[in-house]
Amino acid sequence: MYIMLEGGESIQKMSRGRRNPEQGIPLAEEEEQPGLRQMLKSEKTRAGLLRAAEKIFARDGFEASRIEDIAAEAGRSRGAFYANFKGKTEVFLTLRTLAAQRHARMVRERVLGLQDQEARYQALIGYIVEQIYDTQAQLLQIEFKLFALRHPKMQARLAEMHLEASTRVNEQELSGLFPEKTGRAAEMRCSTLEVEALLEGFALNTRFSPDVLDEASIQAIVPRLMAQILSRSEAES
Amino acid sequence: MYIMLEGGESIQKMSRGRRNPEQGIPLAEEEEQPGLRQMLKSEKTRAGLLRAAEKIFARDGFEASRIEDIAAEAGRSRGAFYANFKGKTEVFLTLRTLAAQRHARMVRERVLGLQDQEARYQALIGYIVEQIYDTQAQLLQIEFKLFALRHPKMQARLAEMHLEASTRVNEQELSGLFPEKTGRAAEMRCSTLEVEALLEGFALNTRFSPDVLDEASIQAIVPRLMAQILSRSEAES
Amino acid sequence: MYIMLEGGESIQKMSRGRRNPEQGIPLAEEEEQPGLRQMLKSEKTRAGLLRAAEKIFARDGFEASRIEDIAAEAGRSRGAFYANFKGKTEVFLTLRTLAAQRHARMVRERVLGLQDQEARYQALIGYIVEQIYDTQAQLLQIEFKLFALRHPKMQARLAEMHLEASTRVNEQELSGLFPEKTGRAAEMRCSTLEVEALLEGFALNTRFSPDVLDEASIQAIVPRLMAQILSRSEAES
Amino acid sequence: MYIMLEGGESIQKMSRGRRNPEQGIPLAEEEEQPGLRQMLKSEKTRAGLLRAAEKIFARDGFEASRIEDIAAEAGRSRGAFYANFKGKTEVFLTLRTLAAQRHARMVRERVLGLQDQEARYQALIGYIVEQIYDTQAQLLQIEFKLFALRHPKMQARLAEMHLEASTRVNEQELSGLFPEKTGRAAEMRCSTLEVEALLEGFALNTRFSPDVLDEASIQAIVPRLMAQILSRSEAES
DNA sequence: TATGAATGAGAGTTCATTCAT
DNA sequence: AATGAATGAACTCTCATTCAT
Repeated sequence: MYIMLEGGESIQKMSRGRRNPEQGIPLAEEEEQPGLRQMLKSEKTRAGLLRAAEKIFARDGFEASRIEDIAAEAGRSRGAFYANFKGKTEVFLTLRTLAAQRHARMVRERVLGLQDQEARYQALIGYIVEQIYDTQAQLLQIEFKLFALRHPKMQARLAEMHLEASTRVNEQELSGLFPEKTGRAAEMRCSTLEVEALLEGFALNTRFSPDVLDEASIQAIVPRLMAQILSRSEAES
Repeated sequence: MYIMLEGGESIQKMSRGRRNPEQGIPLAEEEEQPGLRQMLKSEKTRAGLLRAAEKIFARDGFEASRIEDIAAEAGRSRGAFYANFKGKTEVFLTLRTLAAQRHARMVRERVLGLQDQEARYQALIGYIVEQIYDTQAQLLQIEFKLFALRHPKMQARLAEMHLEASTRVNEQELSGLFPEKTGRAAEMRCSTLEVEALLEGFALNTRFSPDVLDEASIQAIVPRLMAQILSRSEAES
Repeated sequence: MYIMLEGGESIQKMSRGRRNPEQGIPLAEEEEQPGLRQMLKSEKTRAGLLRAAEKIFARDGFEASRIEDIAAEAGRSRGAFYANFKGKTEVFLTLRTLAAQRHARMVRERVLGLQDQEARYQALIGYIVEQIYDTQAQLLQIEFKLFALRHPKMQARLAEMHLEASTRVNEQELSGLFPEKTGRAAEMRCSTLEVEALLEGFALNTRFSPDVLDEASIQAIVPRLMAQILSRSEAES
Repeated sequence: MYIMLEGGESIQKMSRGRRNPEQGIPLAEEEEQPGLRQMLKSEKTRAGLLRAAEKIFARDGFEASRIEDIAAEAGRSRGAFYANFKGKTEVFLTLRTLAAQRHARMVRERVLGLQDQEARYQALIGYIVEQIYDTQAQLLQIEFKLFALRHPKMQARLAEMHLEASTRVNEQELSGLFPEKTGRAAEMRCSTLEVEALLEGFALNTRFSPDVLDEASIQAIVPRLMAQILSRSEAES
């Protein structure tokens, strides 16, 4: 997901100096651990940069974010940034991949452990509602979608990846929850976007005017809207 | 509305190059009458630039929009732009003022002429639902809100202006429609933002993935969500 | 000559803000001379930048030359440079075009005025020999050829342009001087390169070691080598 | 030869980034014997890097050549490069030393074994003519001379070293071939540069336009020009 | 000695803004 | 009011060089 970019190269290949951790057979006459310590260090650098980028992108927006700010936030130099990523676009999209993975992990952890079908459903709804308050994540999502629709050459691919990632969770982990929807990928995808529209719209507006659209208001309305979206699907199926 | 954001705040990240210290945002309204013919010509230039700016901002986003592109789109030069506006920020906010005025005018035209209370209510709902499809307008709204929340010094003022404008319409033109809300500005404001959250979220996502969240899907769900929002207000009042 | 670059755009179109001096009919309601003064000024800027670029390129080589140095040498800013040229490559190639034109003009002036065939021949030889001492010009020529052979995608085009320009002079202005060669473009081109090889080789080495390969040595040997090249052509024809 | 260009001269434009103040250029020759096995391995690395550097410099030119490309071409890391050389300048000049040594060895091998004076003369000419086709070597020579004349502080020393190396061959190995020149170092040096001018000029131009200045043309003219240079020396002596 | 992550100076380029016209 | 050349700050990205391992 989010792996293929323009020119068909994977994000992994795009960055210089990255190396696949597993290298299998070490060459004869070379040290066994050619630089385990170093690799760990660089992994830490990369992780730090990603964390920093996430913060800066959410704070300033994709366009206004400066590499220098990201590097400084991570306590690194610009060079370190470019040793780990090809450019602003790459970190940004890498971040989305990671977010999608995190999302999948969270759903799995919080939903799949439950026995009861009803409990699962509640857990899912709860998880989604919770996300409203992670406004930083939602702002990044908005940035991502704006980015996509302003880069027509990537748009289709990015949209596809995004939905692929979301739906995979839904289909695999959630099958059974919405039995009437199993196999109806199109509907599932549509509902996914509707839920996201809600989350993003409310996140944006609560950030825009926290005093007016406060937590209480959100708590009062969003779950009901969410139910509306999900029930519609059921009703129609 | 959006009138005076005067003075002395430095907004470091807003733009590159030399920076104009004062951030005052004057009215888009006409001055006295320095010479009718003169004014007409320059009014045309100004209007053309505003139209062009609206298009470019929606297409490229605030940050990525270039003055040169706006001027070119209007068939004018950079100089004409600076003769009419102080800078990018000013046109952008001027545009919001005009959008608010347009909004007020539309509501007045389409709602106030009607006699029947119920007809008025339906007309209002209809107008709101219609706006979903003006995705360009919604994208500009998203840009505006992102701009606001990324410029903390202006944020409160911008949010206040925005709601002031919206609510004025609601209060003055719509008084009677929601009699139970008259005087309850806070609730009205909150509902306004909820509706906007919906419009913006759906506009963004239908642009992001038009095949998945298509017009039919929107038509099927958004009016119901809208009703939910408005009815809650009524119910709770 | 040297006009077509990658992408098939002419150099003229590549630079921003350049304008074709002749505009024909001035638009009604606009000033007659929309900016004759300004145009002259900008022409001066451009000319100054070209002169500066020529100097810097010859001094530092194409690769090591910095835009900033060129701009500073011309008493201008980097921005002025980019307003007039698309980049380093464009100035460099523009410079070659101008050099070719200058060469053609010189030959015409110094050779065509003469009545006697023999006098013309002598004048031509004299002009060529003279060029040895314009070592800056020869160094630029070397830079140009190195540039060409290190940019494979342009190489063929650049070589063709270069020879086209040189040969045009030879064919048109010099027809009659080497009657036996008229129409034998291939031979003429070959001789041209041989002469250039000589000029460039000697210019480089006299610059490299002025004390060893001094003017006297050059004077003693180059004309003879030149004669050898030209006579061979005659002998073989 | 090319041994000590020691100390303290700043060559501002030579490279970017951090700069090593000392410009000493040590011998490419081996040190004592710090451990035979060790030395052999590192000698191999060093030799590989030199070979790689030669290729890259010829292909991209001195300025445009990147350390990383050289290291990669040798299958080594940047670190290996800096363990063996002080920087780009040092490898480049080391390469010249080696080329001079190679040149001397070749002349010795191919000329000194012969008994007959005439045979020796022919062998020498043959060797020189052959060199035209080693265009890579000539391009490196051009790069070297351009480098020298663009680094005024080193120029005199570099020129001196270059000629010293060439003339040593001529004087020691060739004494007897040109008896009338023995002791006339100045003339010998001058002829050397003239021959080099020829080789370099023709190498450059045949690379620039291989179709026009093809092998046949070169074969037809260069030997005659060469003879002209050498005979003049004889005639004048 | 060799590795390669990291540094950071600096080059190329863009573009908001100014200013002479 | 309008033009557009020019400015210069700021940004992205590159790469010689250093340094911990």
